[in-house]
Amino acid sequence: MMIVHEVSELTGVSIRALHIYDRMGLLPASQKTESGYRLYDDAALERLQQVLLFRELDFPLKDIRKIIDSPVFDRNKALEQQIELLKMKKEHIENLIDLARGIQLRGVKHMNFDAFDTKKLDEYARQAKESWGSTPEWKEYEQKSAGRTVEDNRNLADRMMAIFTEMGQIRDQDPAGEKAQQLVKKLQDFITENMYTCSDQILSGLGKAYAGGGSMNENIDKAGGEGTGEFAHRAIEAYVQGRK
Amino acid sequence: MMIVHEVSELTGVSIRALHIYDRMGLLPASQKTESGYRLYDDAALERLQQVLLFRELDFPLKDIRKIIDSPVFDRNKALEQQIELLKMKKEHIENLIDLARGIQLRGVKHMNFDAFDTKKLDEYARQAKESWGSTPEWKEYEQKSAGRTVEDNRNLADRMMAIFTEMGQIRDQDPAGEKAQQLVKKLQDFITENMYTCSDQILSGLGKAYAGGGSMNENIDKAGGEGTGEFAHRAIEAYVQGRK
DNA sequence: AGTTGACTCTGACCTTGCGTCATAGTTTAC
DNA sequence: GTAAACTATGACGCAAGGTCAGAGTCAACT
Repeated sequence: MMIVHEVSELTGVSIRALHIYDRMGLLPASQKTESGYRLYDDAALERLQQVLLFRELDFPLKDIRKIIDSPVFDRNKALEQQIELLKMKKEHIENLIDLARGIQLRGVKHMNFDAFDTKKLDEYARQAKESWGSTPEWKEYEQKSAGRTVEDNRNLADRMMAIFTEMGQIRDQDPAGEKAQQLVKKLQDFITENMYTCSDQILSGLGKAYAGGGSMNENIDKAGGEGTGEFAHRAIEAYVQGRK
Repeated sequence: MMIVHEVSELTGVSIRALHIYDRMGLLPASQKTESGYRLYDDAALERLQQVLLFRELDFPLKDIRKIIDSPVFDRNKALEQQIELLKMKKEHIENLIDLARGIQLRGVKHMNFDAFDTKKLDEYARQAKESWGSTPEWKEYEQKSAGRTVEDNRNLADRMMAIFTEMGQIRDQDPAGEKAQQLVKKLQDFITENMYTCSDQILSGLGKAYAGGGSMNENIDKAGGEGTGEFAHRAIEAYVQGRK
């Protein structure tokens, strides 16, 4: 756990910015001390890295939040898009360098403003945003979460984690067993009720993230003990297979 | 002469932005019609190109104005600095691409925020700004021009152009002749009085710009007729040589 | 000449992503 | 136990425009 100063030092993000990211839900502090000090764990740092990549690309913070919190967010797809955008930005800068060199050599006479043109880049960025921000799942989530406070959200997260705690308690048993399957159904219902319609397919996708070694996996293991994410993944697979 | 719409189309700068650049003196319209429509000539477009290069580098507009209006502004030095900064920016983006690729391959585990660090770039930009904004000539100019309105500035420009109009009328005579030399002295005094102490050396530097084919040269030829800039250059050289 | 539609102007207010206090509570270190 | 160095919240400021309203202008067609 790190405090604001340390996070700021490590990442170069100002404390003020961290406050703002916290309040707007873009990067909520993982915890707060009794006296209200913000504490950040590794999962938060991972998230911050994602945020900074999008920020480099001049995405509005609100959109970054939308994207990262999107129920269908896929880190790999995001990275691909980011790399593509970064390449375009690099090309843009190369064009500007050429322009400047041209002026140095041949003077300013034959003017050309093409190098300042960012239409392609903007268009691609718009598409990238849309690909995250306009899925039906997201729209549903947006509706259901409209009017929720930060408190509410933390509450929901807690209730979801409670399910994983239950799973953790039986993680030495059969993932296809009755208890585990009940918990998977409970999870699916919870998501459908509070976030977005969680089809078997989406559930399966979530399962992969639970065991994928990312921040979700960590959080789940923290709630249920080492290996809970992996167990959840297997339980979900069994559940989905059993319903086909 | 182009109107705002055309300039906006050509350069990708919004009309609103052009309004702002005009009002703040960053890019004053070359002329206005009786009804107040802004008109831009080629010199304005050249200036806009400079502005956009600095803007790409995230210089504050106020600073851009300062730099470009600096009495010791040197386009070539500016271009060199701009190219250097663009290269650094390009490197920065390359680092980000590497970071993103690294996450793709090896996951997010070993975090590294170095790629987001912009200290070197910021530092260089600061130095570049300082190299323009803190010459004694500029400070003097700043003092003398404090409190001047846009009107005042246009007025000064007109009075200066009037001197070139006079020069234009004798541009078929000897640049080292008495009349021409009187006009050069008048010019030097005018600059010293209204802008900054114009030493013979600085005057000589200005002379080169008058004949250099840039926007100054154009403006002068417009005021005094084709070849006036060249004539002014020669007259100034004779004047400076004669005083050594 | 009149009208219409596309422009233009100015001015006022809104927005984003912070920086900068001010004020007040907290932790740490001696 | 007190000083120094943090932290939190809140209010305000700022840059660089976007957006909208109200009013004037220009070009073209009828």
